Amino acid sequence: MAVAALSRREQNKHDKRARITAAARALFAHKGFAATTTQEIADAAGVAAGTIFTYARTKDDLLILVFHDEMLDVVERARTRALQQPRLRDQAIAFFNEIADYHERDLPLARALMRQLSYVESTDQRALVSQLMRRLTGHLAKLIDAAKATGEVAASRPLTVAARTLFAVYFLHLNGLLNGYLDRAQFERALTADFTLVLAGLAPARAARSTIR
Amino acid sequence: MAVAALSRREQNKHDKRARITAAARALFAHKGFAATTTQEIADAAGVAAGTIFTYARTKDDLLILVFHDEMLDVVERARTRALQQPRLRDQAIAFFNEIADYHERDLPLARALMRQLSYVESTDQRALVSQLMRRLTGHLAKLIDAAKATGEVAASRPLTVAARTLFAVYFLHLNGLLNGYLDRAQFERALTADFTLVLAGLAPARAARSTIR
DNA sequence: CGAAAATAATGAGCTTACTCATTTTTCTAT
DNA sequence: ATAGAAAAATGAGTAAGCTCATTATTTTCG
Repeated sequence: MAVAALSRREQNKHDKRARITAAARALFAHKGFAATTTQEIADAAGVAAGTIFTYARTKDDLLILVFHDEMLDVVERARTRALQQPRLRDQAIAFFNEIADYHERDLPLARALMRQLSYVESTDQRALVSQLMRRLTGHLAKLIDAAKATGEVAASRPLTVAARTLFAVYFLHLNGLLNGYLDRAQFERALTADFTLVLAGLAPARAARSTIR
Repeated sequence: MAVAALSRREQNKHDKRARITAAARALFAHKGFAATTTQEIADAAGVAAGTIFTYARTKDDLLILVFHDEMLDVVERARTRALQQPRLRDQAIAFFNEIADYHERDLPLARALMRQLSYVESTDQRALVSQLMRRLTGHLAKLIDAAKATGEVAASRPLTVAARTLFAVYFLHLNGLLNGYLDRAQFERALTADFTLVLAGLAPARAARSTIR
């Protein structure tokens, strides 16, 4: 189990972090993020109120802790779902729809998470978010790369730029969905239209070489 | 001026709102958003602490009030600056660089604003943000439309989709800039690369190369 | 005008995220 | 094993955003 390598102190910290994260997750799901107090989380985790803040600098930090692992799973599911589509555009749409499905299951929580992504406070937090982003755009890049084999995308096109741009489109529209500017149908229509435009820029033998860097 | 039509009550409300907004703006600029208390704003505006919350549901709401007008000006400046460039891609880059310049003058405030844009709470707030968005993407759409005349963009391409996609790219990278994922140089490189891709999707089928000098 | 209704302002008080001086636990070295 | 150092946990205290019952102002209408 490789646990023998952990000192007692490290073991305690690990356990306590797990208890706090589990308690926070359960309470957020049950009564919502805003309505959950840090005191309640501390009680449920069996620690003192102040201890919470040695594991998360702010209450918002807890969101990142709670969702990091869960999100990694969601991204994997999204990839699986994407691969069921033959064409790149539909793959990308399926990919983000899976993630949107996940967020729609608990809108207030998704909104809180979204806000947190827009206001990163600590280096730890930035590292966790970065890891998620890399995982996500990495999957997208792989899908785009595979589409080069089918001739759907020109071989010369840069993967990271394209993946990033698709993510940018998704990010904006997710914001719209979560903040009530778009309903789900509008979200999907916007995603489709914008992805079509972006992928047009990737297509072979159309836009000539306009020096993509 | 149509001021005669205002009742005493409406006049009072208008004045008070103006005082509160001005006080908030000055204090935010002087000591930062987080360090400014609502009590200080109330004192500076000459109203009671509770009165603030009849004009803004939350402290965050004040940000939207404060920045709405200011942002409209910034967008106009951005348009002027964009028009100094001959090519659409450079126009779009200049446009958003002007806005980024504005945000960089007060990063903490920009960060607070960004967070607020990701967590819209009231209908009023949504209306103000929507108006800003429409103004901004409207200008972009006009630039794209003008590029149709020069043959840089195919006449058949939809304006709103393209404008929206450019904004999405900007929005993501501004987030990166404000949250420390990107420095300004990386921000501009990312913007350039992604815009190039998006605009490749707008180019006419054949003559793309020849229209780019 | 004057009274009643409608709207706005007030500020003491509450809630809760977060701090920090103190205490407890764990590690290290002799 | 024990003392001393280092790290972690504690929880009472603090601060600040926000609420809401009360008071003040403005409008409406007989």
